[in-house]
Amino acid sequence: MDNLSTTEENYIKAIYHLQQADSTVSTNDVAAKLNTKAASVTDMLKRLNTKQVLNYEKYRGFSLSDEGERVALGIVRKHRLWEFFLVEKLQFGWDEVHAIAEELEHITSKVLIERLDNFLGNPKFDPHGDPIPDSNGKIQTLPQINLVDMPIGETAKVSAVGSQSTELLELLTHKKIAIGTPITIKKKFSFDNSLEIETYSDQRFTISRELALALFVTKQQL
Amino acid sequence: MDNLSTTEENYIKAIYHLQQADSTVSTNDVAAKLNTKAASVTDMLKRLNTKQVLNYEKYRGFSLSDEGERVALGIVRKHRLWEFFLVEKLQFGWDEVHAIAEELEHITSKVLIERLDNFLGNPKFDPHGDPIPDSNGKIQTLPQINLVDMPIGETAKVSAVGSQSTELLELLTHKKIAIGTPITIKKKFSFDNSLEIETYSDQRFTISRELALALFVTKQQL
DNA sequence: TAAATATTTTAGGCAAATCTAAATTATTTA
DNA sequence: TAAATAATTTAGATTTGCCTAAAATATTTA
Repeated sequence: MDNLSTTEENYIKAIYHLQQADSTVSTNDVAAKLNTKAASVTDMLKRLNTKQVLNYEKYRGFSLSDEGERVALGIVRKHRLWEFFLVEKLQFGWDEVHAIAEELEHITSKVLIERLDNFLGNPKFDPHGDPIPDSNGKIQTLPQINLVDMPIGETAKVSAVGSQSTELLELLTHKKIAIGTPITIKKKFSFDNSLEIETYSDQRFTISRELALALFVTKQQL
Repeated sequence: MDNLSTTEENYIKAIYHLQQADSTVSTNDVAAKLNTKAASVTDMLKRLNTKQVLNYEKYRGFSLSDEGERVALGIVRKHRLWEFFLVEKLQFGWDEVHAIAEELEHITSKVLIERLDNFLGNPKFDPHGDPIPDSNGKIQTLPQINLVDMPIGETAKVSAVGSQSTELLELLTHKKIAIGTPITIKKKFSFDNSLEIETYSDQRFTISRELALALFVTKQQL
């Protein structure tokens, strides 16, 4: 079941992401996410149900079937690989790539995406730190914690960010922090909950609690 | 007028290419090119006419307006830049890239295509030797001749190929001839019209008339 | 040039994806 | 638990893009 329209794929992806955030997803949730109306969602739920990508009983809710999840992971894989391409090869900022990747993710060629993956060096995480599913849909999850929860003296690498705003990107660019940057907690100030951190040997400075809350770190390899 | 659907863009592109081959284009020509029916073409001609990309009077023919031509050149530019990307960066053979580029050419981002152009080194010709329009729609045309018409002793660079078949690609790959390869005519054999040519200092061999007819060369820089 | 043929257009219909308004079912609250 | 409210679904329309069959126009040929 791979003959899905772009619109059908967008519904599947939306349901997948909503399911990740909260395992019970409503018609209204999907309508809100896709800027459409509940009635349109119901129409599509019926279509996706006949196409076997959904478990759906009217008035009683719905969720992706195994096949639906497989499809969703394929789309997510393409989306994140293209985002990686746009940031790494075409010098886009991470806040600029989402809309473009939304289009590129619907390009159908299977071999294209495998070659792109190789060309990019088989990255495991996209520019926001989100995991890129492999061609079998397997996701590499990292045991990551919020930077504010890291003990003093420990070092870990930035593995994800809590927002994709231009404002955050600007701040991180200025402080030379990116996915993969190693950070050591040097001191915690209880007055304003700011943190003194060290990134590279000579880079030591203070960051606000707001910024620390937006950073997630891991000790695993990226 | 840039809010065009993929389908509308495909019609514009088809009309553009048909116009290049023969300045008078018929409803049936377009239908044949797009694997559709004449009645469907008429429907679309009316739509494109109201969108100002066509000059159309019913029963009396049609052609692209200046705006339509501008749109067509934008699509051709995207198509050929993506083909270049697929061949140069992702190691596709030139006979494999057309279908994928047909999808990629409809990605809308303007800045994407400008960055891709820079990333690829602002190529002027695609992997088949077809010119890539610049962002203003300007095409760099080459004074090129068929290889069989090049005089003995002269050298010129391969600038285009007459077919995009897998068979031709296979032969050229084997003989290490590509777009840009310099060729010198060493001898012409009238018995079978074969040509002895030299590509690089130590590469001298004979090619058939069939192959020579499929190669176009230029003395200009590529 | 009139008839035959070919081309193009119109008429009417269908499927996908969307909408609004109304009806149905589920959930909350008094 | 019954009424009020919220969520979901149905009914009926709209637009895009396509189709077939029939009508209108253009072109060719006898």
